[in-house]
Amino acid sequence: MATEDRRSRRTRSALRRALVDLVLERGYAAVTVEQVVERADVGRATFYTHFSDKQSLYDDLVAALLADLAARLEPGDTAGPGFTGRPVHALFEHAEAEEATYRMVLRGDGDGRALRSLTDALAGAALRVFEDRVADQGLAPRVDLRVLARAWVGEQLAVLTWWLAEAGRPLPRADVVGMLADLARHGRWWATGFGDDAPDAPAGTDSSAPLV
Amino acid sequence: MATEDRRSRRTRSALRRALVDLVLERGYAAVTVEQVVERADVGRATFYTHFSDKQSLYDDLVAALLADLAARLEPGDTAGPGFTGRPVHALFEHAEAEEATYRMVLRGDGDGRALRSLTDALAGAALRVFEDRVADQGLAPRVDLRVLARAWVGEQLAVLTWWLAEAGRPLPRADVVGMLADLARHGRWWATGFGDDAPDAPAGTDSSAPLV
DNA sequence: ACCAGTTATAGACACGCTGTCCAGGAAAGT
DNA sequence: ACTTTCCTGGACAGCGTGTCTATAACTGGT
Repeated sequence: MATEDRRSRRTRSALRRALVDLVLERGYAAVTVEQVVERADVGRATFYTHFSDKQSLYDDLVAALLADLAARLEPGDTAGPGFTGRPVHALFEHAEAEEATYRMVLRGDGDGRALRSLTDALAGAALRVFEDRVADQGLAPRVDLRVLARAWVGEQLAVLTWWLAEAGRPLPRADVVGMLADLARHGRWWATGFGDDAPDAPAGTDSSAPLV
Repeated sequence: MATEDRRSRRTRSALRRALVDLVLERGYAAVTVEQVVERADVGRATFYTHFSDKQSLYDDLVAALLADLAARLEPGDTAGPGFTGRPVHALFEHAEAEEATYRMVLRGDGDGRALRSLTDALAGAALRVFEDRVADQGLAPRVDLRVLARAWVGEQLAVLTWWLAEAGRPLPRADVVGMLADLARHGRWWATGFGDDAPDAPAGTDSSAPLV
């Protein structure tokens, strides 16, 4: 009387794992349903009793991942070993735990659908937090909060992608997360090694400040 | 005696435009070569004399875009109306000029290949600039420069994506670029409205600082 | 241990898109 | 005008898809 027949669970999870593996090997577009069922050791007809097509399996996978992430981002949640409750930490922890799937998503496989979902979810959450904080503490934002949310999330995901999928985790997770925190607190100018007094640009036209 | 036969040029550019249009309408995966040649009003056999497949046409398109962007990022270049020579400005200007193609790339169509190329190119350039600056001015970076470069580029592209492809350019370009500059100079803390004195986290364990 | 209900499977089918080839007709460049 | 280059429609085999069938295997509950 468990939620599902054991055979269904086995089949579905075998298909999910096979898809992730194959996508990481060949890229989403190059993967066929035939390859997936062969890798999962499942009959082709069986595939179609569970999913309508490749996209459907992919969406299912991503939805599960996002639901799992959302649960970890819940403020009250402190389950899991070493879970800190801080969003960026939670994201990086989750990514490390589900490395294969994250690699797939962050690479943009599936025409970027999954990556967009992830970005939207995080940016939406960030925007809500910013707005609440501004309201609660009566702050006067100096930058459009929508831009702020996107920038902050873009920063996280870009670093996460580099760290997890490209460079192969060359630094401890805590260090990378700490750098993101420092960056958020002090800005890039400070991080590069300049003094705390950031040079206010001759606001308006053409200072030829490099990279800005 | 121009570099190419006029017919070739016409055909190629028709195919390029057709691909971009169709991808924006239906997504890269859903576009077929047959649809492209029909939209471009070109024989199917003709397509294959120019490109080996859909991917090839796509790659050609992206390569041209990146080459164009690289030219605009050259320090010495001051061509074009209102071109400022500042990299972020140049990127946003280019994106506005080539809006359709940028939408396609930023959305991650084509399994993210193009977006990754763009990211890598910008991150590589940023890293080089950072390293040069640190060396020239004898700075002591407070954050790993590789992380810094990825974060900075991720920030730009995330904001660009939101501004160009999702929100439909709700703010003037100069404003958005200015916000990115402010953010780089002062950090998110300052941007949210807090004072200049960023609260240094009890560096190490678990301050429950939200969103960090 | 058994049984009814569910799930897995192989094989066959039509269909759509791919990538290649060819022989002609059309339009460039000089 | 004339040669070279490009475009074109049609035909081809090949592959992957999504659906359907009848049969076999397994499952949870009695």
